Amino acid sequence: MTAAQAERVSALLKAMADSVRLQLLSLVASHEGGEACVCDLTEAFELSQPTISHHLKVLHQSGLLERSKRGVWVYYKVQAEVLDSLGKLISSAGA
Amino acid sequence: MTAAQAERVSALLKAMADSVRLQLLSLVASHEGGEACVCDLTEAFELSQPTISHHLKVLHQSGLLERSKRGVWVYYKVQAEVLDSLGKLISSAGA
DNA sequence: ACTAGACATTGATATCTGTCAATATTCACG
DNA sequence: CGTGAATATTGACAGATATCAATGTCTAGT
Repeated sequence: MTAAQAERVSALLKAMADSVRLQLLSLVASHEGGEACVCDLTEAFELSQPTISHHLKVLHQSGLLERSKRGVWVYYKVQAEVLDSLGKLISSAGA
Repeated sequence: MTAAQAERVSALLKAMADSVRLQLLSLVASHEGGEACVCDLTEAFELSQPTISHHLKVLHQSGLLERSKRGVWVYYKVQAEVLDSLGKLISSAGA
């Protein structure tokens, strides 16, 4: 694994390496239609709305969450291929 | 995913979420016999020996690397099952 | 246009983390 | 035993990060 590859993968892992963000990913993935609006997500934590917004931004910028605005609401959706290939990379790393 | 599960998984991800540590894992995994001593690893980076030692400690304490001392040398080995199950968890998270 | 609601941004702060220099520990070998 | 080599620990410091309160930006109704 080259240094450049390690940089790219570690950027993804950094985005996931937070328990709140992991739960956000899980909530979005398991939400109906595979997407959830910020209001759904904010309610699930005892954290301020700006904090949730910050975490969502991190997940979006890393490429793990897709963002789409509909009216006043913003919906986030998991980028399944990114998660899938990352998971496979990790699984195969031990071998 | 419960908060407790998220804590546990994020601890593993935090340990991996560093490009140096990712390269260390990769180097150990691909080294002959699946294990490498610290001296092999230190040479691969332009970082001080205490820094590499610190990263190895993080990987070991998180359960990703197994540690065994033989004489003056310390050998590290990847815990393949941990990596494998973590990878599968991530891959399946998108679905 | 005004207002209310959904979400984002800014600024501040406390904590965490990666790194190094210096020092300690542990072991092999003469 | 004493010396040198391999690795770990400690202490310090700069930069990153999680969080919140306050504020800003859109958008939909009325």
